Formats: sequence, structure tokens, C-alpha cells
Amino acid sequence: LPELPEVESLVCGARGNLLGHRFEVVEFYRSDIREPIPIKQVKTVLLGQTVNAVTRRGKYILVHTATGIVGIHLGMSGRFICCDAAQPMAKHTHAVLTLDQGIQYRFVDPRRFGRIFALRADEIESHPFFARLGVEPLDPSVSLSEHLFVMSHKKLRSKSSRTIKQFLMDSSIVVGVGNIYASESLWRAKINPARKASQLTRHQYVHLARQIIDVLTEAINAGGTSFRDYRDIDGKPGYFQQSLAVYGRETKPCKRCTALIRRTVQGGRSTYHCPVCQSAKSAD
DNA sequence: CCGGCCACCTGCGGGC
DNA sequence: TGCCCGCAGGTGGCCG
Repeated sequence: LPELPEVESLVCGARGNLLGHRFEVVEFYRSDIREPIPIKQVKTVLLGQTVNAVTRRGKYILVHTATGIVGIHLGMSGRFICCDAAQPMAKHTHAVLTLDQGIQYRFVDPRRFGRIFALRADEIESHPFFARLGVEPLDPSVSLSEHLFVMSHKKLRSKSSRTIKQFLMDSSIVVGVGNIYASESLWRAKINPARKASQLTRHQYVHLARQIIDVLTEAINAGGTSFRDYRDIDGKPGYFQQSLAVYGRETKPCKRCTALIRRTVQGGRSTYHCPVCQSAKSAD
């Protein structure tokens, strides 16, 4: 579920349901997720309070009220589902927030890698979870290409030999580029994922940044449905099935050149690339 | 200070 | 059927 496009879509949808509404009931069914949920603090922020804003930093969802902010991260398997109070409770529902009209937001997370925490309004940028986060790729005031180029060169001084794929997935450099969109944007930019980040030219970073912004934007516009088991109400597969060019397509033909997509492992995570379009030495 | 690796969990699909 | 293995969208923290 959670790559940046899913989180962004969720935040947009949540604004419609939450803004100006009040949490009447806040329930927890288990609090031992990634870190224990600070139930008392979370209730202080939410219970009986009206939502002033719903924002996002990286893949963190932030719900603002007059008494503070609750941060929610979905981890690998988390969902934040809006439904009627009458709906049967899904397995692994750990928290239920009931709004004034009986609408509920439910936090469901089988693997429990997600987090729920509270912070004060003035803590957002200094909180450990946010302090070292890199730039927002879709922030129009940021030159993503220049940032990536400069950061990749900074690391060069400390004999870094990090690959471009792992560099893109480093949230202290840029947030929101997860395992799917790292592979996808490198394929679009025709850059081999095993190349050293420090060896790419400024020109290549310009091209790569363009692809990152485009692929994330397209996925957001498609409603953030880039997960494996997504089906819409008619049972049709979402963006994931239709539009991902390489992710999860090992041994299938490249959508540009028909060569067979290859799966490799970098930092313990699967990487997909086309050995022809993204040939290792291509300076493109 | 930095890069690399692990841990944290449950579920699912494939092979035997 | 059923068991076992590998794999799954993330990331903070620890170790060397």
C-alpha cells in the first residue's frame, strides 16, 4: 500500500472527511506496533477535538488539532481505511477513530511495522522522525535535480560507492521514493540501478529528477493504486497492473525494447531493470 | 561521521 | 493437503 502516491491520495481524501469534524471515540485494540502507541497522548490530541489540517511529510500522515498533531506511518502493510461504523472489523485492526457522523477511520496493519505517535505543533521539524528527512520531490520550490547532484557529490568525499538506486531510496536525501518508484524512475531515465550515484552527470540527474517527478505525479493522479492486490469496486486492477514498466516484471518483455526484465538485489531489496535500455555502461 | 545491514511482523504463493 | 521457504510497499537503529 504505502508508497508516496498512496499516502498523498489518502491525505487528500482524508481532508474531505476529517476537516472540521470531531473525533467522538478513539479506540485501540492493540498498541504494540513498531513502537508502542502512546495512547494517552494520542487521545489528548484527538478525542473531542476538531481537525484543523491533514498534511504529509515524506510518508508520514499528520493530523492536526488545537492540542497537537498525531503522526501516522503505514509501514509496509498498513492501511488507513475510511468506512461506516457498521462495517465488520477487518483482521489486524489496531485503532478506530470514530467521527461525529459515525464515519470511522480504521488503522489496519498486519505486520505492525507502522507507527502512531503524538507531537506538539512546534515539534514537526525537530522530531527525530523528521529532523533528518531530505527534500520533498514534488515541492515546486526545490530543484530536485540540483539537490541530487550536489548530494551525490558530497558523499563522494567520504569514498561513498553507493548505487544510484540505494541513493534514491535514502530518505535523508529525498523522501517518498520507495522500492517501486526507484526502479520505475531509473527505467524511465535509462539509468542502470547499479551505477554509482557519484558518477552520474548533472545532465543525467536533470533527466532522472524529471522522471521521478513525472512517475510520482502520474501515480497520484491515478489515485495511488500501485499495490499488488489493488482492485477497484468493479474488480479491475489499478495503476500498478497497468502502468508499472519494470517493478515485479522479471522475465517479462521491456515495454521499450522487448528485452527481458531482470531482477537483482540491492541492499536486500529487489530491483528491476532492463539490461538493454539500462545497460551498465550507458552514459546516455 | 558514514555506509551497510538487521530487526521488526504476518501472510501468501510456489515447490515438494 | 500440508509444510517450508522465500518474498512483500519502510525505516530507525546499531555495528564496525
